[in-house]
Amino acid sequence: MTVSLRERRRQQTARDIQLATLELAVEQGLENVTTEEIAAAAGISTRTFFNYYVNKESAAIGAPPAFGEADKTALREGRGALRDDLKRFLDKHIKILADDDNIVRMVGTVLRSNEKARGILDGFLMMERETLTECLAGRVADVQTAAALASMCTDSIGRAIFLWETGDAATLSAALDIVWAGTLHAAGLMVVPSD
Amino acid sequence: MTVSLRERRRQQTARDIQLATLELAVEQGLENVTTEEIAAAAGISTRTFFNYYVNKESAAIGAPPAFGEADKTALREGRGALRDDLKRFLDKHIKILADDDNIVRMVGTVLRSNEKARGILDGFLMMERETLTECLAGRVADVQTAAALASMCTDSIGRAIFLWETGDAATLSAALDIVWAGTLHAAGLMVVPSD
DNA sequence: CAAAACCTTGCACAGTCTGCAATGTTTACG
DNA sequence: CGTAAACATTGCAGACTGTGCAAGGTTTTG
Repeated sequence: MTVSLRERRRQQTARDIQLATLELAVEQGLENVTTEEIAAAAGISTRTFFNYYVNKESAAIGAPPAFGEADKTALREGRGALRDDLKRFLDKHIKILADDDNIVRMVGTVLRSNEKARGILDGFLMMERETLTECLAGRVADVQTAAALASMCTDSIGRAIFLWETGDAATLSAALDIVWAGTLHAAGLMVVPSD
Repeated sequence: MTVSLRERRRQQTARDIQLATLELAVEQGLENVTTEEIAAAAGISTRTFFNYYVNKESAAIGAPPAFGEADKTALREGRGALRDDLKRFLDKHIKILADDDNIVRMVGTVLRSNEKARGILDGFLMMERETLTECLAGRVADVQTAAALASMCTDSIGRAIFLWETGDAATLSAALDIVWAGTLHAAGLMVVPSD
């Protein structure tokens, strides 16, 4: 087995804490929940809570799925049209998010009102964007171009989640399709010197 | 006069606090600075510090310049090529930032290591992006397209600041030119189905 | 099975942030 | 001008956050 008993328990406790945090946060707003309440709900001591997460905002966010290694390789070495490879890449990722869409929704709720949580997620996204930029750097030569593309990608995912959360799209994948169409259209407007 | 003595003093104190915060933060890192130190450096009591800012991260960020009303109107009613109007809009804004480039630099330092500060700024940028989306909504009809364009704009400013901070561009305006070229190039790649 | 590694917990303590009440300063206006 | 209302500053008490440390328990390793 790849994971020891200890490791599995640790994962489980981390997830228990996250779920306890999110449920309390959705009910009362994260700012009105104390670490003591969270610890009690998760069946651990306050001190142990802080052994898992440095603060309640981190507990709410947990460990978001990173871009898959295989998907990144596919993107780096892809030979299709760039925009199609990118869309495929994002589709893969949004499907992973969809596996835990209940958590995505609760995290979204927290993010809407909690600045600290936004900052924490932002830090994570910044790193993801960075790795994405590196993936693209080989295909587009210019770093600024790669960075712009990477931003378009993470932004599209963010807007797709938002669209789905507000009920304007039935699924995350459908939301991404809508958002992506807008992104492509916007790109077209930036290129063609017309209004 | 448009501002009373009281109002002017308030602005001055707010700025004094921000500068005290940033200077201490650049020296020691914001996490290693206590509100007590900041208050002492700004010549006020700790309690008064919290009358001005809800926390030290907000004090460090202060009140970033918003997009100008006139510039937004110009963008909304512009009749030139969209991408040129956008570039003009961003040029205007980056010039305003350049007026306080010492503060921009210090804030950048803080943002690099402080998650909470990033979240606070992110909330501000989110609102700015929202107003920008509304400005563009009249010109492009589709909301998703407008949102994508707005994201490209705020992202470009962010990357320009980063480029300038790392010394890869002499001025903020020059940095924006470089970043913008990358953004346009990226847009081109998204449109033309080639690699 | 014993030692190493890791986990949980309590406790003490430094720091953050709010509400409240006292006191002083500025503004508005009769 | 002078007074009442509005606002600013401060201290203090108190709830909450987050860390270091040490004690005691469980899992892993060989």
